[in-house]
Amino acid sequence: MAAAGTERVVVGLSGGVDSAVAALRLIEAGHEVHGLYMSNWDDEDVHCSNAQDYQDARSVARELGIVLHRVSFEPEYRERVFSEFLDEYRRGRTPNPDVLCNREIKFGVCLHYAQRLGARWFATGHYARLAAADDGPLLLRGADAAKDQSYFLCGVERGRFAHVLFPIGDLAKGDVRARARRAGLPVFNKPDSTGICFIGERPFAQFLAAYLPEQPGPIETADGRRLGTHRGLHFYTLGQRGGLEIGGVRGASGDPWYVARKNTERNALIVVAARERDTVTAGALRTGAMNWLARAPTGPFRAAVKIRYRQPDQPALVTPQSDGGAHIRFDQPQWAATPGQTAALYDGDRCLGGGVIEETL
RNA sequence: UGGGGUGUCGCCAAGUGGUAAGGCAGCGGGUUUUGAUCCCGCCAUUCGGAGGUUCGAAUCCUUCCACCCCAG
Repeated sequence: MAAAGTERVVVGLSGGVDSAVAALRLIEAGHEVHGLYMSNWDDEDVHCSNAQDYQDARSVARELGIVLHRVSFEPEYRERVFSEFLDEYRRGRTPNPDVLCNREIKFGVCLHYAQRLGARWFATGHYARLAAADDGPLLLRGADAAKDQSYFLCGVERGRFAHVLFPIGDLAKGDVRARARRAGLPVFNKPDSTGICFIGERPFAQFLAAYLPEQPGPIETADGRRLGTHRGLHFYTLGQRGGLEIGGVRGASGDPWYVARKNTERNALIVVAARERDTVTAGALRTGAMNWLARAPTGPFRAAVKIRYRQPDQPALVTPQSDGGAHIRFDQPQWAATPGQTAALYDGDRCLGGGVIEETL
């Protein structure tokens, strides 16, 4: 946590335990704290859970004795996050809406909204840490390695972090719950939320099917053997196993099958058996414009690269490109590096930035 | 409608007289602020149908049915 004092802080209260403890710690540090409950999506399927989350946020605010503001960024979310999310799927890629949401909504329009509420700082319950350096804020992994969320934050414009606090970034999840319980916060035992932020937990393919058309085509092995029929390339992601509905294949190994790549020209989904996964790895990849959270590099450098949330970092050589993107060559070839997903770069605990994977090489 | 072969869970597939392996898929749950991956659990009283032999059959016999292959 950076500067303390009695400055006003607006903390995003989601109704969960993490943001509640974030608010608690800000109060303990002597800040003037306001809560802000934001909703970015509302339809029949999430209406009830939204209502419950709002009630939980209210309970937390009441218990802490702070003001709770409420705001909806539904139009902004649809325009800046959801539309791109769908466009990416239409292109056969696999976007990460939460990385986008953090950049555009939470640390974009919401941060500005907090500032209009008179806040010097905007705080959230993310498991990540911030530190100061001569050239600007540094984003660090959360202290709880199992909960670290810096990956989702690597797309946020660096300057935004100058106005941000992550009050629980130095805590372990268990500690957060213990503090919530001690403080009498009603959400101390509320289950962790998962699923796409704001869209929530629901059958994903079913959700997508409401927005994207069915476009059936063949499921094939690399050598052209047809094993089944897919519902549309956009309903699958590289590395996926479930949902292929490929049963036993005569003469095959009996291994499960995984999505290896997509052939958009032929609308074919190419799959590979488990034991042959290393035949479709990528030694390198190219990203779109990088969002640097460090001084923009001028030449190649080594970094640890995470190409999917909750996947171990992989050592690699990163070479900045003239178009603002990066060329990343892994020491070990990677399985299922997926266009649309984000590659986050690290140097130890420090997140150096991130970019969207454009293609594997 | 001649000869040969095959028929075991949605799929692949063990089992050749002793009371239905396993894998895949699927479903349920766990892990997880993406979609995945991963982990755990469930999943054929029944072996194409009908008879028969036997203490006992998916395994032997008879017959019917289906499909496949080779023949003219």
